[in-house]
Amino acid sequence: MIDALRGALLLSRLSDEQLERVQRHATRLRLQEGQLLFNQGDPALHFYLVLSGRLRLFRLSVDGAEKVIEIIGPGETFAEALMFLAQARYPVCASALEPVELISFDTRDFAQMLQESVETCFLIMGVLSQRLHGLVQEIENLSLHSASSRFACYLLSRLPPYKLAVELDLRKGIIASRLSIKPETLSRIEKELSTRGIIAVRGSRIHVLNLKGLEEIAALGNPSDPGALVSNGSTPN
Amino acid sequence: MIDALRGALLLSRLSDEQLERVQRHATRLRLQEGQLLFNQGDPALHFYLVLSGRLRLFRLSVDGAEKVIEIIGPGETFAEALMFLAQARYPVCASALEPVELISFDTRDFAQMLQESVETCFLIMGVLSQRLHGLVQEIENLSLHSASSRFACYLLSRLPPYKLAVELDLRKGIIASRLSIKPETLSRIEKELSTRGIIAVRGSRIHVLNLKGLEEIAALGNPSDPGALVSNGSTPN
DNA sequence: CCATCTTTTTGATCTTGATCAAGGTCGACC
DNA sequence: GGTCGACCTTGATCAAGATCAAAAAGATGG
Repeated sequence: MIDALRGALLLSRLSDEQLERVQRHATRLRLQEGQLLFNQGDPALHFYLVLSGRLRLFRLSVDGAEKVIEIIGPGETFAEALMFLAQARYPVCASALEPVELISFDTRDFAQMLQESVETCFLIMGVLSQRLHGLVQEIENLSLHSASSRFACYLLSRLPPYKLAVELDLRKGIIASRLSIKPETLSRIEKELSTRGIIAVRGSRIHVLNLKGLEEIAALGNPSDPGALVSNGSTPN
Repeated sequence: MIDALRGALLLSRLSDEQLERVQRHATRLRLQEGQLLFNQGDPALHFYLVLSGRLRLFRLSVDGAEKVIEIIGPGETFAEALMFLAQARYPVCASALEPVELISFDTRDFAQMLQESVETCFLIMGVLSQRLHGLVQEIENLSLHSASSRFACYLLSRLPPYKLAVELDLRKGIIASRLSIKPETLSRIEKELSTRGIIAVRGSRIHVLNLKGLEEIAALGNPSDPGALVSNGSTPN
């Protein structure tokens, strides 16, 4: 197991001795497809590292509607942030999209050990910071961009470098929820982009025929993020 | 200034010596109403503690639309999370809603000093964790709840304990943007709740006439989320 | 107190995306 | 190979909210 642990970013700065200690309280576990790991509201006693397979983190509303917040894949950790709250409870549900292997860490133990590794604290804070940024971006997407724009963004983000085709290796319904779109609407958007000659849908494989066009759609009311903004120069400090 | 610093949660665990050091690289500054503190995309060299007045953090999209992400008031810090990223840039714009006094900290220096205070690291991680949770909640609100529901939620969250009236001490337009609603729509929602006898609008003061009713609207497709943790320590009941 | 500017409200209309209800498609399994 | 069930697509309709334009209500300053 130590090998698996070495691979995780969050643990990369620990000494052998520390890793050893972490490992003592870590458990390997396995989920079948569809199995729930934890429920929104459960006391957060563990955090996790995914070894193989993917999970989805989602929010449930009272009326049963669900919204996929994040897809977690191999090498990624999740729910670490809760380690630093007193009576933490998971703010989302987690369930396996496919057979999953993961390692579960005891938050108490880990936090204990953390006190001896400021370096690891910094790693964690970096991770949290990025995640924060990601969520802000997401909020902007939801507030300021159309469904098609979000889908276009998604496609672009999944496009392998130098390639013009993506394998959408998730059920459409999951992608839809991730993008806060209804499956029907997602279907129609695909079709529309298709008839406009911007993409070609071949099963779950999507070919981008007109990259410029797709980028344009993605940018409809979208941030071209890298500081393309007019700075009005009056920045104190 | 030291006094002001002592008040900030994030600095509460520092030794006198550390606080002294922090202070040496801290600058007090003042903004007039409407003045921009930093722009989305600017290199994040400082983080801030608000002494008085409020700011709004908002995202700008290319077409100029803006979305208020957060309102920051006295005693709160912001942009600390960026301290832990290599080439961090502010992910939002910050501007003063009214005359503001704040203290600016040098992120480099602070991070340096942080390495000697794991305790403070833990505080920060706790803060980031809560903020993360807040954003997840927000995403759920946007994806799963109606505009009226979000407004009802907002009212409830601003209701002082044991009281049934709120002073909306922000321009309606700002509140609207915060809730991702157009001002016109917000206006209509107020009116509708008014005619339904659920609230009474008297200028910027809103009286809640039917608390149950308001809660019901807030919960339409809403998270049961019993532990609505508001950083502001105002636990109803 | 008036002139002007900004913010808020109101009214009419339009658009996006949701909803509801069938059909299709595909893969798993007998 | 046929049946079942899950998923995806399509069509018709609906509703929430956006947009546009204009009037009303506050502020602000002379």
